[in-house]
Amino acid sequence: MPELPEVETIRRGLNRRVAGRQIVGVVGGGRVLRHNPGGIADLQAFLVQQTIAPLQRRGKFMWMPLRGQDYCLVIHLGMSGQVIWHDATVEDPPFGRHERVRILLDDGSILSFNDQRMFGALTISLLQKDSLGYSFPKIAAHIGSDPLEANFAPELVAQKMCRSSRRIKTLLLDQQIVSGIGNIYADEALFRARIHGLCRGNELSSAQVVDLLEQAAQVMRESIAQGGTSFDELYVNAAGEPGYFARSLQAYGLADKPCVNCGQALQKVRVDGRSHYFCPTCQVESGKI
DNA sequence: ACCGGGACCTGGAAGC
DNA sequence: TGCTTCCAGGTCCCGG
Repeated sequence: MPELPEVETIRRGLNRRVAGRQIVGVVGGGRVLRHNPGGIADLQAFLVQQTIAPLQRRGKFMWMPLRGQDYCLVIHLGMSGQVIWHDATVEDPPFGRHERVRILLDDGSILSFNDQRMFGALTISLLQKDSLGYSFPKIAAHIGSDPLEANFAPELVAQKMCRSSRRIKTLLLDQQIVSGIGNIYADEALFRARIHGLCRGNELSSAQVVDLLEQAAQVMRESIAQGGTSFDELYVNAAGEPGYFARSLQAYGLADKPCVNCGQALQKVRVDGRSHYFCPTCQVESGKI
């Protein structure tokens, strides 16, 4: 489900509601805590009585720093994770079908982590500084910067991609090279840049890949402005509401629909195991129009 | 070091 | 109707 725009939408919604609040309890458990050696006891030990600092994000990773501490709670939503904030009520609502962990706050409100498929994770991690002095969770240190970061360097990323024999779509999805892009925004960026996902990195010019990365940044900015992409109930924001960017998609999920540029029917193929939607006229496989 | 494929999960939709 | 198969917004680990 969630790619950069969806994670960013959730982060913004959470910050309005929970930054500055104190954590008074943590309950739940299961597979989403698999990276914590002590399970729920770790979260309780590290979170209870701490004060929430503004949440941060890089790519699809989001983390909650605690005021004055050198560790944080890393939140990764996987395919189906949700973080939903519930206002204070007289009685706590019953656990939902896919609710895994619940964080109780000092004003009686609740942060609830839901995950149907359990690819998501909540993990306590140390914070460490990168070469520029920015603080990142240790467990997310391996991912590359994302296209909406101020210090994102498209030329460097393009250089790396142009040296590879892998499919350009697979390179876009490689979080170590550039983070935040998932299957939806990869297809939208390739469509806008008129590059077929089956092209090899080393078949493309640096200028083409720099443009592709700018298209990715642009489509994700537009999506954030619409609250992200919802196809179903799997993606909702911190208030439990859907996003509206699905109506603006021009490629993803639109097999047999006419291309907005040329009218040709869009097609669907597999690229390294993921579906890829493309226009057979506008996006040529060799990368040379 | 790089690259591709399978594994990890649940549940909804499509096919027989 | 009911069973089976396929598919899904993401990552991680393995063998070649």
